[in-house]
Amino acid sequence: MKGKDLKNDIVRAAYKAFAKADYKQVSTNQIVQDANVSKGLLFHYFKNKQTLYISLYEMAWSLIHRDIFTDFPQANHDAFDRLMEMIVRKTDSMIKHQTITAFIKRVHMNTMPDIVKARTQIYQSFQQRNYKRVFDQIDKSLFKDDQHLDEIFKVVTWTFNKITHDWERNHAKKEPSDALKILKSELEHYLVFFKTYFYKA
Amino acid sequence: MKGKDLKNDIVRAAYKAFAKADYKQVSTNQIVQDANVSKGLLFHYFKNKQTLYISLYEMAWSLIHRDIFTDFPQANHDAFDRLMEMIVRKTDSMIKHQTITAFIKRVHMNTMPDIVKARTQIYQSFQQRNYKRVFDQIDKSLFKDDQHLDEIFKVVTWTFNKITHDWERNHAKKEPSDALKILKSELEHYLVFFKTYFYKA
Amino acid sequence: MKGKDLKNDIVRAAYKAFAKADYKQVSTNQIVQDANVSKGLLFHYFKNKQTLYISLYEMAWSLIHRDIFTDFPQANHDAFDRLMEMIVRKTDSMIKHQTITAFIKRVHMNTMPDIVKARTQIYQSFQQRNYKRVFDQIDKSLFKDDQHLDEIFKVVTWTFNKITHDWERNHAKKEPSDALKILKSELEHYLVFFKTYFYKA
Amino acid sequence: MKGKDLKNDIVRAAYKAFAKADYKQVSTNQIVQDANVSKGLLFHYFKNKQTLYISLYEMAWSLIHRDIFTDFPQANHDAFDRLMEMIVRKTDSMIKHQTITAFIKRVHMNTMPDIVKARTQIYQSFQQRNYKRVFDQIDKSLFKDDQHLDEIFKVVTWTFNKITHDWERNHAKKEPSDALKILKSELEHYLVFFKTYFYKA
DNA sequence: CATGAATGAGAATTCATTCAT
DNA sequence: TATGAATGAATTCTCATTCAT
Repeated sequence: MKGKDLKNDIVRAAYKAFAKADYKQVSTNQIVQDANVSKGLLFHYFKNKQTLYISLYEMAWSLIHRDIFTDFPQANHDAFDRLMEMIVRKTDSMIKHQTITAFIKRVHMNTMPDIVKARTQIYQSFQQRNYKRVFDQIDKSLFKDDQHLDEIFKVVTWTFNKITHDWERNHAKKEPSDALKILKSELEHYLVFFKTYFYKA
Repeated sequence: MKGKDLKNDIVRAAYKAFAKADYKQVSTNQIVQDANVSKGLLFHYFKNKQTLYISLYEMAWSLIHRDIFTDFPQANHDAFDRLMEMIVRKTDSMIKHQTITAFIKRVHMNTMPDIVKARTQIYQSFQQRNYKRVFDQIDKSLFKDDQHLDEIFKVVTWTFNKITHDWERNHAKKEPSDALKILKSELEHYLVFFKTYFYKA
Repeated sequence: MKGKDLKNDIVRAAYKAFAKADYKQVSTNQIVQDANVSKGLLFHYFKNKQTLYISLYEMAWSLIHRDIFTDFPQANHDAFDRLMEMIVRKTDSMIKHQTITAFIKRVHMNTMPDIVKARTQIYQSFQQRNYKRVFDQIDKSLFKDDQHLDEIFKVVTWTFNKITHDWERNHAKKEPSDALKILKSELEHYLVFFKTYFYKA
Repeated sequence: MKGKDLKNDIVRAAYKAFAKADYKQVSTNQIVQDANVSKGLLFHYFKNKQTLYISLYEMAWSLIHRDIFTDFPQANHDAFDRLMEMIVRKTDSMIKHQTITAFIKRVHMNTMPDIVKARTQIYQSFQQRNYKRVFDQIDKSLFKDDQHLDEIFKVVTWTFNKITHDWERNHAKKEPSDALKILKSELEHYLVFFKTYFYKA
């Protein structure tokens, strides 16, 4: 029970601290005290404060990624269905992990050059992996023609993201499961719309 | 001869520093060095770092307020015209003072309780003074009826603000004077629309 | 009314401040703010903080000295009577000027070498002038013999001082005029006693 | 090898400094320089300057307490003997630790509210523990009656303290061991006196 | 006399990071 | 792994004193 996983204790305490306050405001002292570990251990596991911060960010997206693609319905090869599924699962995951979501938001507000650089790289890599997996082995025969696939994927992705973003603003305070239903129905509406225009009759 | 206006030098250096980095990142040392004044002088004029920050924020809005209402066309008593004029002038002012605008944006991202409190108070007071002045002695006879004036003002204000906000996102990188023309024409469009519905024929 | 005597304002504010807190705790800023004068003026009248402090101390004893010897009954040439009168008047004066008394006590607790040196010199000079004046032209014929005058004066002085000291501790909280009556009667008791032993029958 | 006991070095240097000058006069810089440790170490062990000061005061009384009650003759259950023994040991301890004694005196002259509060609490707790231990399991059968025990203990305590206090004033400069003999004999005198009146024949 | 802007050394405190154990 | 003592540069803020006007 005691010497279980002190690294995890540090990570948990760090998420908590960095979710509540900005990078600079949080001192490593706070973290180790809250985690109930020694000062040295933090620097044993993480080279320095910045590395800790970046690692946390990376782990955050890893976690969400896992949430999205665990038991992801691979059987369905419909690109639009998959995209929507991905967004819904991602949103669901972020609702579940509130501290981590708050942390991610803070990381995205950070303006320190080194952190911006690292953050951008991680975020883009995460996005790429996401879309690669979503659009992997999709059924291209469903489309009217396969000349504008790239544009179509972009438009659909952007639209879905915009809807999610607006929904977030307006339904943040509602009961999670209800709110998620609303999001689903809103996305579904456009799903039908897109299929009408881009899929074969 | 020597003592030109060192307070101003401090203020300028502080705006510059606080526009580029967050409150915590900026050290008073940087500011006094850039301003080329002694350490003590900053604290002679401003009780402490926080007071400096808040004062800067207050002065920022004061400046913009002055820009808006200097030679403001008071002769025109049309509420919608005035509101649009105010927004255009405010936007113009913020385009002109880029450092100050960047600073304001950073202040609005700050999450430190004391600063949030002070910021909110200053911002609201600025908003109130603005709208009081815009809607002062307007010609109510232009309206179809004066029963829903409050609602009308709110809807129009919100719409104009939303348009400005979206425009900001999309035209930030364009040549300022061109961008402003676009904003004007977009607002004008809705201006006509609102007059059609809310004013007497 | 306005430009009356700013030096006095400084002095008053300084006494107030130095009576409430120790030398180091009191900042010249506090003093000038309370006195409502400029920073420079303090240093115009007093070379530096320490000089101010010492001057205040000197002025304090001057004031008490004046209180003691204004209308002092010079006609009475009895040494013991005069000594008692002096002590009663001094005590009375210190009761009247509470702030100054509190200030003096603080000066006496101060351990800074420079201040100790200056204080000691002033205090001793004040004591000397006091006793010189008290024992000036006294009637030596009243004594049994004039061989041990020095010892006698010392013993009487010490005794009276000790009584006053003890009385101070025990009657500090009583109504001043009542307390003073008690002191007088206690001193009187020893006055009679000393006369019995040291004066001719 | 290096890290012998730097905390102790800090404590020693701090006692030295705070014994020679008042709280405000002493800078943490002086202390760490004299102790030959880094600036940060002081604040590693003591939250801030005030905490250091208060801790030092507490440790001072702890030390004296230990001096008093190490090998304290518990076999003797005579209250008066014990009280006298306690006072002699306390005085002896304070003579031995001159720096600490000087420090304690300075703490007692300090007028800063926070320090006064902390000091009072520590001092009273120390006094209580002292008297509790001195009067623990005393032989009440020695007294003529046990109706006025409380008053008797108080009177005896006060008297002994007064004698010690006066002795301190008058014998401060003598050779310690000689001076202590004088104190002992003075206390012994009153010890006999009290026993005559309060103990059974 | 009177002002208050200007100085700069020095104060307490913070904190990421290192390292011997 | 795990500890926590140790570092020291950096930070905010204070304050007596000077000086041009």
